[in-house]
Amino acid sequence: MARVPTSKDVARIAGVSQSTVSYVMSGKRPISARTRRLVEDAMQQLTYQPHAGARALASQRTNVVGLVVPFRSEVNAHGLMAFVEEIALAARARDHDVLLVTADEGTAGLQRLAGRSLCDALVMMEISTHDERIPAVRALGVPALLIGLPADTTGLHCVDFDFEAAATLLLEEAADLGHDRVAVLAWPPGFAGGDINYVPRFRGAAEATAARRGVALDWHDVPRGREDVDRALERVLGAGGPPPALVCTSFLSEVVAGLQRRGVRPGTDVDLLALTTDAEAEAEEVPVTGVSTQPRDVSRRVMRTLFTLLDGAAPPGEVELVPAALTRRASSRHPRPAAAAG
Amino acid sequence: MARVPTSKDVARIAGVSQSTVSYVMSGKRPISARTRRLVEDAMQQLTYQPHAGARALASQRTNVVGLVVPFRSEVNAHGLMAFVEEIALAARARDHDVLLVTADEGTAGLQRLAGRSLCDALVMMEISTHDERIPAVRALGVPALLIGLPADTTGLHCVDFDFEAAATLLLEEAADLGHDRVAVLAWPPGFAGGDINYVPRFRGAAEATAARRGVALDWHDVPRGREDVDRALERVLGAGGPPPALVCTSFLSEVVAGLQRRGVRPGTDVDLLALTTDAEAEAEEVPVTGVSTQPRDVSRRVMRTLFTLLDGAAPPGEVELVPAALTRRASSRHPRPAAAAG
DNA sequence: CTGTTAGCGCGTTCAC
DNA sequence: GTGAACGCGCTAACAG
Repeated sequence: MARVPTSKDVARIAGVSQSTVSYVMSGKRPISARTRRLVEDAMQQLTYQPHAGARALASQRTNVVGLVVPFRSEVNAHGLMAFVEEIALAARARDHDVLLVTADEGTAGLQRLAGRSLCDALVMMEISTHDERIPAVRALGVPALLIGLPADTTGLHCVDFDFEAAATLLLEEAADLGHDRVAVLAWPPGFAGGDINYVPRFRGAAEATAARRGVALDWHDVPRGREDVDRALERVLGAGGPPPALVCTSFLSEVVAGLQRRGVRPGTDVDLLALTTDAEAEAEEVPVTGVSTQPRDVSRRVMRTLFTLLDGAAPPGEVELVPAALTRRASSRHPRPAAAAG
Repeated sequence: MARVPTSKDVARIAGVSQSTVSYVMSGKRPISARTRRLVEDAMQQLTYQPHAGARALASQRTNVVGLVVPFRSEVNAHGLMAFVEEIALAARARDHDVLLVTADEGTAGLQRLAGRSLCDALVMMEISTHDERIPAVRALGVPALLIGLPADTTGLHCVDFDFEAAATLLLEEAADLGHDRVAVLAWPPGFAGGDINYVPRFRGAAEATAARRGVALDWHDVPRGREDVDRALERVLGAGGPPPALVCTSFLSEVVAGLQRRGVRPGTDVDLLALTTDAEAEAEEVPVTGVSTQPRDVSRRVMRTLFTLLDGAAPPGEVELVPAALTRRASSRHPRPAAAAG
């Protein structure tokens, strides 16, 4: 294992000074075409790469983004992976890397990343309303981007999906389809620690929209598990008469399977709408109409703001909400244009 | 944002020299109890943490493990997360952190991590038989741990689950249950890029065991999707007569759903065995008998060997296989002790 | 446009 | 048992 080449080696071979090598790399100073070529050739020849530690020490920048991942989350693994991958991609697009921390390290992990100067900024997923890590985050000394909304966002940078808009879209769609009853098959109580505020945000907007459109809203907490789903569906569909529109916020596959067990076909016997990712909606046997929570969009937004901060520019504000959009698929009838316009 | 304290600050407050602070931290030199207390108190008071870059520069050690994650993998997201989490936990247990790289950066990612001295060692998941990254890995300059077996393991460190033992256990179990026919519902052709060698390893051992026990083995490639599963089950179960034992290697949920559609109850109407994780086996409506691929065990083994290497000790050899074990659950009958002993 | 120089914060020799 | 001094590889003033 030969010694790793340094910028001094590059300088020697190119016949320039070490600082010139540095300036060629950073572009912080105009360099003549001839010198640049000399340096670049030398770098190629040595397959030179700058030493990250030395660079961090001198520049006070690590080019690393810390990412706190809630592995134990109840949220589906696919969604998590999508977040993480998209963050990694966005980081690489700006020549940054991603350092992983598990959420169950809690506050200690954040303080280590910041205190040891392991990263320039942090991204934290699955923020709860009264997240115990928030006070630590404020005192951290490195910018932090939160995915989710804590109760008090003062001085923080938060990005989240617009769950209120999502609820409104779903309820409007049900109303446009002529339903006067909507059953929400919702997250189990205590979902994701019970302190995640998108549940009440979604519910509040759903109730407001239902009231405005004059539809009756039935909210059913559906703990996971086959029996729970069957019980909920029995309550919702067992009464006879025309079934209400169904809005499913979680465990979509289980609900679809439950409908199948009852012989109820989405799109034909019942209008099924969901809050889910596009991937999940399209993976079902009958693709499901619904609003996508857009994990990748959220991640991109997070990283855009993160780099805005690192660039020293003004951030877009404390809270950014990623807009919701409804995609119609086969699990529901589609409102006639006239109805949709009304 | 006050300046981050340095070891010089600690030294000044403790009334000792900077090197003493360093030795207190590393333990590489005996320190009197009194001095140690002084230093530790000062560190606490300042909430001092060593600067990672400076430490890496001086010590030639980053205390970071690079992890190459195949986000686009067809392998289920839960398994991936389990690998990653376990690696992160093991790293933390030795005061190391984990730097994430996406597999689709290919060779460039590895060379960056090594060339920039971003990490002390690498872990790569989902190694294929003729993995294009292997040549680069050999020339990397930092130890690399591979999860999976390439064709030529010379000079490498590989850990994988023992898929051959798994196949043997599953076929033995079927034979012990008195079956003379076994149908394997196997990975779709081209699964995970088509160059993953645990498929032929599993198949070879399955065929050998079947031959030895005198049972007929039917191998069915089952691409994902409901129709594919239904077609395979029709081929396997449609002929009438006593059904063969079923061994499922992937897409277990889909297969269980398919059986349900046919009104076939695992454990009663058919013996269903699977190669899967324990979590998945137990998540099914009828818990599934089978061999767990033990992603967490594999990760722990990887990290054990990784730190053995970093400690400069002798590694256990080029290839380590994590042993397979069969767990009986409700999806299959259980062989009588006499039969099991035979 | 380029070279010289002084640190960045820590680990580690060497002298005491 | 402790301290002073140097160097790790790079960046960024400061000269020219």
